[in-house]
Amino acid sequence: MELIRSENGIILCGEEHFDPFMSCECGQCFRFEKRNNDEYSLIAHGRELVIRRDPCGWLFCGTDEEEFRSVWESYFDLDRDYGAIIKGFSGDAKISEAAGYASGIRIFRQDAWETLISFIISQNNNIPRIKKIISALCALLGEKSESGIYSFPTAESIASSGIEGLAPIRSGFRAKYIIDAAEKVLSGEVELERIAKGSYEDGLAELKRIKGVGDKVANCVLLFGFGFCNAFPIDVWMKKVIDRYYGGSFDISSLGGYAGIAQQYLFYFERSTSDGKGE
DNA sequence: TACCAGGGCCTTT
DNA sequence: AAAGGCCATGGT
Repeated sequence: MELIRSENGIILCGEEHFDPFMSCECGQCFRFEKRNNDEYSLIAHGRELVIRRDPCGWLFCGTDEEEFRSVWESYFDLDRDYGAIIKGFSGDAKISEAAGYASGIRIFRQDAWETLISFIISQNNNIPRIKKIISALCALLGEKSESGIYSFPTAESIASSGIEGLAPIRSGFRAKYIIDAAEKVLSGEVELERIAKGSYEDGLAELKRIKGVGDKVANCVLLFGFGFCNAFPIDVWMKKVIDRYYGGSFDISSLGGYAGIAQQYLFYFERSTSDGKGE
């Protein structure tokens, strides 16, 4: 990985398995905006990062090498050898095909609390609306920074707003689930720090104690918010993949603990190539 | 095991 | 312009 200083920020060159735009569009995060084909803005760590496509690689505007090394390198999971992981999938032709198509995806190391609420909001919902509701939630209950960015609201602020306080974000039937998550995290009944240190199985069981959190949402939170790379969320798209290419059942045990990364490749590949139609 | 729960995006008419 | 399908689901 090579970092080059530029007048606008810092340029990352020669990173084969990294496309931040593809990584945003693969459905793992929701606080981003596509400005045009060559520019995205992304909110994470309480700040806005503008990313531009560059002839050499990717330009991260308004940041320097020190901030990039200490904040963004780990956020974008740049320390992990995705090339080696993809090689490990070589025994599975479908995953290898999907990985070839979607090899720019990296799993962002997102905040666990934000990921939990975001994927509760995602249930039975479409991505433009998920983004809108999260944005409204941050504007309603987050704190505005000097640069005008709203933080993701704390469990305390959501719990104290109450279900009627959430009405303006128009999250529908999910509001009661958001409140339940906030109350359980606030009281310590569900402890995110404990999940981070514990096993995948314990984390799954703990997250599912929250109303509105089932297998699918819990696995998304474990994968995207806690970095459990073996978490394997199965949604309508993955059901389709499993039915169509794997005869209705799927065994993750041969994926070397990286089932979640394989899932991202399959999910993105299927969504991008199927057009939503039958075959 | 069906069916229901906000709401709005998006495609089709 | 209006209609209807659909949506990174889970509870009952």
